[in-house]
Amino acid sequence: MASDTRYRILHALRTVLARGGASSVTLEAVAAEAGVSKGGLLYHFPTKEALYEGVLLLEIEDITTAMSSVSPETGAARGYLEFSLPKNQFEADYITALIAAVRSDECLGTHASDLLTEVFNRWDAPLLESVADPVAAQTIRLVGLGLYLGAIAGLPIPDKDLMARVFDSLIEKIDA
Amino acid sequence: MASDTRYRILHALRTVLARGGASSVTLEAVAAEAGVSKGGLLYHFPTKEALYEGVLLLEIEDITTAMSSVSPETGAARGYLEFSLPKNQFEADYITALIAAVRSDECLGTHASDLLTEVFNRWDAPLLESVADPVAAQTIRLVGLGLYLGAIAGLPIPDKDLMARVFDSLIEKIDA
Amino acid sequence: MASDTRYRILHALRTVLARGGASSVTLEAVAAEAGVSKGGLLYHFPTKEALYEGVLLLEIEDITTAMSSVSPETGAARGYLEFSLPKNQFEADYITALIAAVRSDECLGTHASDLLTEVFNRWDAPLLESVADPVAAQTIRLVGLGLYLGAIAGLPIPDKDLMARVFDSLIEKIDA
Amino acid sequence: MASDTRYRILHALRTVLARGGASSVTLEAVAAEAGVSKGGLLYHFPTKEALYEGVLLLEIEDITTAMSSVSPETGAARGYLEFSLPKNQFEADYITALIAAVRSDECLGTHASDLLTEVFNRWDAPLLESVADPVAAQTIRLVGLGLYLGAIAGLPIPDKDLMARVFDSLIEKIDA
DNA sequence: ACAATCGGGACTGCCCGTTAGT
DNA sequence: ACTAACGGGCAGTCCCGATTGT
Repeated sequence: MASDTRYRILHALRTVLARGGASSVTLEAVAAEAGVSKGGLLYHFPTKEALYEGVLLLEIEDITTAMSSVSPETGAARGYLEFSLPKNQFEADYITALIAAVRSDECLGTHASDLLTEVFNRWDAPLLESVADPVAAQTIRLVGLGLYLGAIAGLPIPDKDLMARVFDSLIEKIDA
Repeated sequence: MASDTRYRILHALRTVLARGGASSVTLEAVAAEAGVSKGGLLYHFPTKEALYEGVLLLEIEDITTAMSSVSPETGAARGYLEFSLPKNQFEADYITALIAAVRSDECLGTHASDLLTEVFNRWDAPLLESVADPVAAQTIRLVGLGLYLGAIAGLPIPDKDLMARVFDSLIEKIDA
Repeated sequence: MASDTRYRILHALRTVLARGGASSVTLEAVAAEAGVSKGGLLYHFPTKEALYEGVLLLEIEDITTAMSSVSPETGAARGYLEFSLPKNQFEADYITALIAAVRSDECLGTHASDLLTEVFNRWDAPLLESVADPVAAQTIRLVGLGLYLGAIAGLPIPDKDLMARVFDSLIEKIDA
Repeated sequence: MASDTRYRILHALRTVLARGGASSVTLEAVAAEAGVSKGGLLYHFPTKEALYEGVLLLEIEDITTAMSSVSPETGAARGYLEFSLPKNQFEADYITALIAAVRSDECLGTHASDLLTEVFNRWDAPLLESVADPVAAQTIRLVGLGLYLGAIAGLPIPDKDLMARVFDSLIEKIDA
């Protein structure tokens, strides 16, 4: 299929990003990981920025479907919070590197920044819609973001048990 | 004076970081901003990493004194939260770029990462010490971190009024 | 042709080496001499060391064919000795600079040293094989090396007539 | 004493040369090894070339006294040959690096080259003077040089026993 | 006699994107 | 659709020597 290579390249970017961080992302490295030549890569993505746009678009898709598939009984709030804990080291490294890349690479223009913002918006949206109290909603939103920053800044993820109690206390306040 | 130049260079790095982001940090750019030649810069900081270590060390100092000077009546919790809102655009841009640099520049080794973690630890410490309830403390801590992530990921800082109410509700819970 | 450029680059290195000595060997200088851009050069030889390995490999090839084509009636001993007088100034300068480079450039690792040793081994081999008396063989070998050192250390090449007599006396001893 | 520092610096150069090769010779490295600051070094030797001239002059002195102290019964020829085997690894590395430096460093002009030639001349002189037969003298001279080239090119020094026999056979021819 | 600081310049290696070819 | 080859540019580092102050 035509877009098979395209997908392979995008996946390769994720791998390279997670493995070596933002600065290790070279057209050549991504091409090698994807099993294509640099020319081949540039055929599909004429620019490094286009490449990043590709993954960001994928990311937007992924998070949209992920958030929409939260079971109703779990509740938007709990769904949001649970999503803010990176599933595994790969995801954490990957996202960290992706954000760092978008915010530090001079090749990436405002468009990439906007797409990244959009990712967060898609993540937020269900929460802000379904929780009536804006103070509670905002609090929950910031706690979720905070967990991400922990991963990004390399801070240790807090004790699991404690986090469960934090989540409970936040959600409890909504229902009341 | 001897260390006058050293300080000027460090300050220049901050300026360049805030103005152009992590990728704009060139030894040459920093040297130019500091009014020194590249050779002169490299005399004081033999490596780019050494340069970053310099600012991170400064940052650790700064935050330590800042947190220790929070007036008792404000309370550690409020002090922490208020500190998590960047004072101005310069600070926000600077910190964003600094974190992005530490996490994305291949020249910067683990040492830089550790120093960055130390910065956050110094910021946390008074809060975690003075708030007895661990759930409340952790919640507040994460909200603060979340605000930072907002800045880093380029998300708009939430409405000031709303934030004030979020802060109040969090602190209220402690006193209760 | 594909490897045309590769060869041109290698030849350019020889020229630069002979003309300006080891310290004049710059990627830029070699590229210019070869009529390629520095980027083009680095495509074929990703490192300065790779570049030197290229010439050394060529040198091994050359000396092997040269030594194997010594006519039988000349004899291995005489062939060896005659080969130890640099053919012309270019050759002398080139070899001098090449050895100096291999032994003085920090970029060049042990591999380059080993290849250089191999060059000498290929030069030695026929002599040591065909001369039965080890004392005579070693004497001849060292005289040949000595001539080279003369060139390298910049000593004047001894009188041609005298050299002829030295050669004769050495070879005479074998036949006896 | 005034020239104490001077001597320490010269000795430091020898050490650095032997330890790290020609490319490791930095004004700073030599200064550090000598326990002086770079400024201090440049006070005694205003240029890198002056520094090298210093050691070369020392070398000329050393070899002159060494050759003049050869006991008469040993004979100039044997004295010459025995001197061509480096005493230890340090000497071999040092001389190799020194020659490589003189022949490859662009900072070092013709003067350094001339001094190096002078070193070899002082080494040669007694031999060429005392051996009547020019063919034998030249042969011995070249064998000695060849041994040096072995060290310089990194070739293994031939078997000790074999070398003794080579020496004997050469000297025998003179006495005959 | 020696130390601290700085300026200027050079060199290596990297990396993005273009072009000719298939 | 994909490749090999190449151009141009630039960042990091190093190092020599000059200057300035004891």
